[in-house]
Amino acid sequence: MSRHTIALESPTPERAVEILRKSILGSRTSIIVGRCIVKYRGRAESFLGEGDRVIILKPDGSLLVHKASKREPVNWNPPGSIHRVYLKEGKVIVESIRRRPRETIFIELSEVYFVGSFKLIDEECIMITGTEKDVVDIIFRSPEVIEKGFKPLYREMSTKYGKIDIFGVDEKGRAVVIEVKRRKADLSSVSQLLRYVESVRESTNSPVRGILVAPDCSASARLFLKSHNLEFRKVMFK
Amino acid sequence: MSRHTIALESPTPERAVEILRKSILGSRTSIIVGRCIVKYRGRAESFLGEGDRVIILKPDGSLLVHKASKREPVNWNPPGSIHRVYLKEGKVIVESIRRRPRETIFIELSEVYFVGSFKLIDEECIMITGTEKDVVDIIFRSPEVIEKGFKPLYREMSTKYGKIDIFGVDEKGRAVVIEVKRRKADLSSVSQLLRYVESVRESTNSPVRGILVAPDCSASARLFLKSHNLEFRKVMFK
DNA sequence: GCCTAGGTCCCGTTT
DNA sequence: AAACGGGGCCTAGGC
Repeated sequence: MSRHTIALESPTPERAVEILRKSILGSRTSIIVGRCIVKYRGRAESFLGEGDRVIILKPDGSLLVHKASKREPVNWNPPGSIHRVYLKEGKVIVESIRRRPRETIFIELSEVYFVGSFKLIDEECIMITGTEKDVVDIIFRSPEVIEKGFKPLYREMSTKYGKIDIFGVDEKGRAVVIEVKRRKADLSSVSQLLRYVESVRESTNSPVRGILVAPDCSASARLFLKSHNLEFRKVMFK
Repeated sequence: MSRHTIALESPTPERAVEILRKSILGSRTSIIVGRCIVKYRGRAESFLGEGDRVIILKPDGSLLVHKASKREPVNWNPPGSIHRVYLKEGKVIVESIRRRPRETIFIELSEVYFVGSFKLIDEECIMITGTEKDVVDIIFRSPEVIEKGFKPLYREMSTKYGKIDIFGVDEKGRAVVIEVKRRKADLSSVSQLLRYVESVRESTNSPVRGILVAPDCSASARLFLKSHNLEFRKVMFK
């Protein structure tokens, strides 16, 4: 039983359990489509009444329960969880346990429409551009997008109250704290910047400027910036 | 072709396209397991080289591309996106377009190991307990968990700089701003509280207290609280 | 292990 | 539509 693909429509509960157990043992990805209830207990607690869902068990210990809508799984366990599949009163049970924090998922399937087991070969990892890091790179390569004479010195500089995206000095040698956002900045972006500026001010008597860099900024965030004499610099990164 | 379950191992590209198109038209949930590359362009941009993945197309327009590891899809489009499936040079192509913001996913399948189409019936929605709202409820029902004489007045009270979880008054009639966290509070929790306290102070000359309520608090968050004369109240909600 | 912060965050709610 | 904040957020990177 080492075929890369095993797929079975309307399996008996016994057969479903057999396939799923071998799938888990064999580090394969399992897919179940069926009618089920789901109980969760851990950081929070939830109950999901009977309905049709797609369940995915990954070889890294992730568990996903998807409804027919939304991007998010309705229930899940992250990588590292332990999966168990067994029969109880003629029904297929899927259990997933995570330790630290302890969280348990209990799935009771009243019907299994489909069960599949797949050996997925995938060495590739995703390449992403357009993240905050890319914006920071741009600023280090072309500091003039902030202003003439700006000199970036450190990135991810640790302070008492968090890490500064970019720390540098302006034309006049004043300290400059920059918080970068890849999308429209909001109140929490300003709060962040304010926290870092304060942190730097606690350790010096010299003036410290704070600049929020983003493609846009909400109205209330702008007001909040002004009330603390912080600045906004629009930087589009395309 | 209105069976609730359609499942096919190693379909020809033509047959896969046929099944998927009918699945989309019929508001069914589609599952593809196959070898593919994925290109994404939108708020950011990404490329994923050839590998085996699980692709889910939901009738609400969600698209998920899952690798064999992690809880998160490697690529996705949220509900409301439009899916198209077609043949190109003998390969199955799955395209998903979202407008506002415009985002496109392009999936080229070099091999299809499995294709399934399912009519999922699901009227149930999840019941969750142990959320922040539950903690706020506890405080409104038993204000003494904050302190003797505390009177909660409003929840989600809007201010210039955001919404206060709980606004109330203490035994001595002083304004009290409470920020509630259902898990360990961190620096950003304190930033939030500070922002709301400031906002209230801007509109009064009377003293304003700020209390962070959480099951725990990080060391640096505690320091940050102290530096602004804000308070921490441990509340477990179990 | 904890802490910090980003994310193509998603998502619900309110304005 | 924008804005605001929660989430069982998840995930990566430091320490």
